[in-house]
Amino acid sequence: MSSDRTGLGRPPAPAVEVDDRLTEQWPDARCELDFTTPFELLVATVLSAQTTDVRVNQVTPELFRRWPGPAGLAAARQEELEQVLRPLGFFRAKATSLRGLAAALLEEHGGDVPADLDALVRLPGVGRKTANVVLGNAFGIPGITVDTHVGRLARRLGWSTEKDAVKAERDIAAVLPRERWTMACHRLIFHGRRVCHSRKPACGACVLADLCPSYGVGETDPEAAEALVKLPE
DNA sequence: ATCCCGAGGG
DNA sequence: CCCTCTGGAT
Repeated sequence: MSSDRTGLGRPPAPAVEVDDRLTEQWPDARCELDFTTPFELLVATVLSAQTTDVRVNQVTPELFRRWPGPAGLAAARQEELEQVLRPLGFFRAKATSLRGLAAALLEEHGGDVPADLDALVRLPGVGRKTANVVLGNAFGIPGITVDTHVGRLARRLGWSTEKDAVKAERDIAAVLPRERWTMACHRLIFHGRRVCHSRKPACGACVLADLCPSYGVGETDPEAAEALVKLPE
């Protein structure tokens, strides 16, 4: 049938209804990185790769106390920066990356964070995901952040079949109203972390079950109801 | 063992 | 497409 664009045997879940339900279930969904300026969010997001936001929030106060802006960070000593970033993992790469990012901000943007997707992505160490996080959460410009959760849920919901994040972003943009983009991604991430897990999703505890073309597909978590109770935060 | 809201390079 | 960079929590 033509409504089955998912290869899942059922039509895609209606995006606005999905977002409304997730809004109700996760009213506190938001950016969980602590920041006060676009610069701080940019740095925190770069640091968040393969680490929890909680851990990033544990190092950024010290980081921004020692190096409050791009000028200081660009001039930071590598070893000193590495020590502060050590708990995050990838600390050598992240220290190098931050210094390069700070230098590029100074040289190319006078120390300001550009409020523009293409300009952000051109900065070293800034990919599309980071750029969209900064746009959406520091500048209020709608952005779709396709991380591992958003990509997986978009595929399960039948919004996209793409593994490639840029293509998935295009597909999500086609079904979700622009003004919802930023917050809908936070909700999808919350839902992905708590219910729609990568392995054995808790379909039995999912408020989207009746809408989801992937409901019951593959192995699901039999203790779904309990899993929801002991979820973090 | 496996998982964390990734990016750059081969 | 794959691999690497890395540590801490569970």
